[in-house]
Amino acid sequence: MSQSGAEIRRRLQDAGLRPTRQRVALAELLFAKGDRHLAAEDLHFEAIESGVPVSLATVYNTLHQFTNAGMLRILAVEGSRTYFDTNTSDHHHFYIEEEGEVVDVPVSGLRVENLPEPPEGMEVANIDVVIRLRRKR
Amino acid sequence: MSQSGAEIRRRLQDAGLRPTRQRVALAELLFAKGDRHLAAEDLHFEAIESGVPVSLATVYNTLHQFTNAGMLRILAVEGSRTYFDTNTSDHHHFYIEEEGEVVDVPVSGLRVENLPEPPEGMEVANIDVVIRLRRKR
DNA sequence: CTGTGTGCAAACTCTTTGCATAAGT
DNA sequence: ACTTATGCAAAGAGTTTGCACACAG
Repeated sequence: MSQSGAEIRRRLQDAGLRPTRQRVALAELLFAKGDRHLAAEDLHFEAIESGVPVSLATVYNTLHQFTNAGMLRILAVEGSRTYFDTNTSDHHHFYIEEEGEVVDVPVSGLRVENLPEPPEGMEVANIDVVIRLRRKR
Repeated sequence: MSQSGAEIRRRLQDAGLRPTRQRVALAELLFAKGDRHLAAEDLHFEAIESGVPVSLATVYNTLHQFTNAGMLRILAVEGSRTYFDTNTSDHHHFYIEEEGEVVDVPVSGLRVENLPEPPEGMEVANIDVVIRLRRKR
């Protein structure tokens, strides 16, 4: 799932985004390691850590640009933090409240059956299943 | 599903919450009209509107107390706002992004099949299915 | 009376925005 | 050069907290 710099630059251009230093660097962090779920702050931290001095505001802007371009999906899992998911295809999540951690549900399993009709004039945009976990006592 | 004042007072006491003016009033607003999904601000507005001068802080406190008492559930649907759901039993939701509106999925239908094993030492707390809707084009 | 609840305003967290500077094509 | 992106700091939204006063038991 990892992508070369050139590939990333092309992807950005196809999305109408100029491949700036920051965007390329952030895209590399996001897409180099397979599926990831992270908050803006997490990515900001990683960027700084790996020597790319982006501002947090730019990380937010960039994440939203990527989301609009269909490269990311927003994950509504918890009230305060917004998580971004690098896997834009249909899949579902475990959420561990104590650690604020999101884990993919293995695709093999879970299926949503017997989907009801949406109300008049509406269509399904997507379905999010969040399985909240707690530590066994 | 509507409840008398006395019934509400008893429910609060059973939960270890003193049935104060504000708590009784808020509980009546919450539970008088069947299943509801609302944000703290919505409830605050309704309270003021119906002549109960609670502060927003008290609404938040009260909503969390009710949640801890199992009378409400928190609904993770969208990044910014926290929705509280008066229906604490297992059921799922439509979410209409444009209007920030949450609607119950008729219980009859949808079922989640083939639930995968949670990771080691974890158990399922609950499952939230959010069906995001958009207007048909 | 005693202790818990409430209101207010201030603090906090996460996120967005405005504007001058910097970088991409 | 011309245009779009970035950084910073400040503003915004939603939520939480601390402390003095009010109320329930």
